Amino acid sequence: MDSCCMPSHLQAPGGSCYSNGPIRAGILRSRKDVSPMAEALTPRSQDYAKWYNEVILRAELADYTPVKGCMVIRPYGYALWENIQAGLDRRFKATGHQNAYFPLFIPMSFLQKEAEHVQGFAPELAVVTHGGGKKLEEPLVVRPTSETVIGHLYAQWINSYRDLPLLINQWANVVRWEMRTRLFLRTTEFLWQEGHTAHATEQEAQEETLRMLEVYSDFATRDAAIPVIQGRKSEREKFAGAQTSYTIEAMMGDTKALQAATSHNLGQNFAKAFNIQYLDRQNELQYCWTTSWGLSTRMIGAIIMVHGDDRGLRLPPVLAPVQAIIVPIWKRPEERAQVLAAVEGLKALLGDRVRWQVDDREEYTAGWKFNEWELRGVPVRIEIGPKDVAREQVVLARRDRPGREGKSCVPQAQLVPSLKELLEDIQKNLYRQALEFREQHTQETDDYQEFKEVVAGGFTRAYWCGSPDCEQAIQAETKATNRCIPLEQPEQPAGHCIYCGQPAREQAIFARAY
RNA sequence: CGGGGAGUGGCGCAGGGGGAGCGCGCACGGUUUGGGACCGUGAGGUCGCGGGUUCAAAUCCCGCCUCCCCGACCA
Repeated sequence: MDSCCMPSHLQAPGGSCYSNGPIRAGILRSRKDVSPMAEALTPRSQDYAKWYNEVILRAELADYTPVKGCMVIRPYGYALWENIQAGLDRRFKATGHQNAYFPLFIPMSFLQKEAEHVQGFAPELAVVTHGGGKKLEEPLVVRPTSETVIGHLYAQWINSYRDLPLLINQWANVVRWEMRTRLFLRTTEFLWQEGHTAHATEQEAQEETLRMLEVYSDFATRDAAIPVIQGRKSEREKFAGAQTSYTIEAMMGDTKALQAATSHNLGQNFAKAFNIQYLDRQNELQYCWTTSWGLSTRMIGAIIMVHGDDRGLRLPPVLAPVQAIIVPIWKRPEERAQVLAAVEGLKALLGDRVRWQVDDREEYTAGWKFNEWELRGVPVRIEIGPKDVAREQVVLARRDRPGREGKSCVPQAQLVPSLKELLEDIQKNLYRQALEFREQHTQETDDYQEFKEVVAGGFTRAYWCGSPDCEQAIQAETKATNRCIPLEQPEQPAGHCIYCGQPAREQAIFARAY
């Protein structure tokens, strides 16, 4: 680790962002593009949307580009995405899936093979009409999702029950022409993973659909520290072409809902549209049962909105590109040498046990750096100054408890175990705070008057008869949509639809949503 | 696609017929560094684009483009 050949603030020798150890992703090289006038962020209570945009731009997660709705994911934001990918990819592999890559362009006619699918996506397709200076025989759509091309290929690859199940995932970009865009939440182009599987029986497909919903739920809970509600989408809200769609819904810091991931049981809809057939043991031709499931860069928006506070981001340690930022502090030159020597000791101690970085830029004061790394959501700050050097200790400051109360002194010899413990505690605390917030803003009711009052302030759980008309009427009157029918239902469900009063057997979650 | 707001130096903004300014950032020098330090000197702009009115347009008129916010549609 030879720091003298690098710019002083780039003291990390690199290494994969997926692994622990010193990292260099997203280091601040300068303060360009950041408004110094707005040293404090717009408080969330004052203007939540403005706060959201400011956090993203100032923390350098992303930026706008010349094309409407297209954003650039900057190194710090991309490092976060890479950690999300790593957490998911590991789970996909553990459940037997393989990665592959399917093409960006899809013949227009493919989309048209599944009636509901094309109807759902037609308004938001980007279509390529020319190539190589000539008009194309058949327009190509830029994939909005890949069920159709993948269906086409599955039909060729699958012949026998012995070829099943076929379990493939792809990491890709997709394009959906959106009227209204928002950084990470709804961009014209976005990154995601889409899993596509084919099975011999309906039951296996259903098991797969719920297995992947559980994978998403586990990722959200353990890695992103976001509590989610697993549920089934209503007919109105389901994926175009699916038999049944499932979702994990999360509550953002302004009490609105966000669909964080989806998993679809596609039934035989795409199998029939694309002739995905196999010969069973009795030598009879059968249609496959397929599924698809996806999670996108929207998850980054969820992390920002679930955990962020008025100081900026608060990243869950499991996903944070930088888990600990070391800030050396000194006054006099001889102190500088001592402190920096001690920092070398800390670096050796930490090794690749956590993802750390040293901010020894001399053009900023310690206080400035404290605020800056809090804005960027780094879970733990390690302060080391002359006093700490003398006492062979460091100060650990936790992001989830800003200011003096979140600081503690630990002996340098205890740094690694203390830090690891602290990171775990922060991870748990972020989840606990998010869960508490959601519970505080969730109500159950069977009275429509009350429903109308409370639904503006969070999640409302109510019996629903299943009629799309009731859903639509509720949306028109309250701006709240049916987020999902939670998988967890009362043991002896019995009630009346919150809107029409007809007998209802299931409860749904209603909320305003992103 | 409707409603609202905005395009002036890297960022945030003021200026509304006649000299393109302020704050921050940036560069250089010096003093500083335990919760967003300070002094000095400097660099940096076809005022979103295109037309028009005028002796004269950042400023007035017409058209267009882009971005943000709020709604309808969607991961």
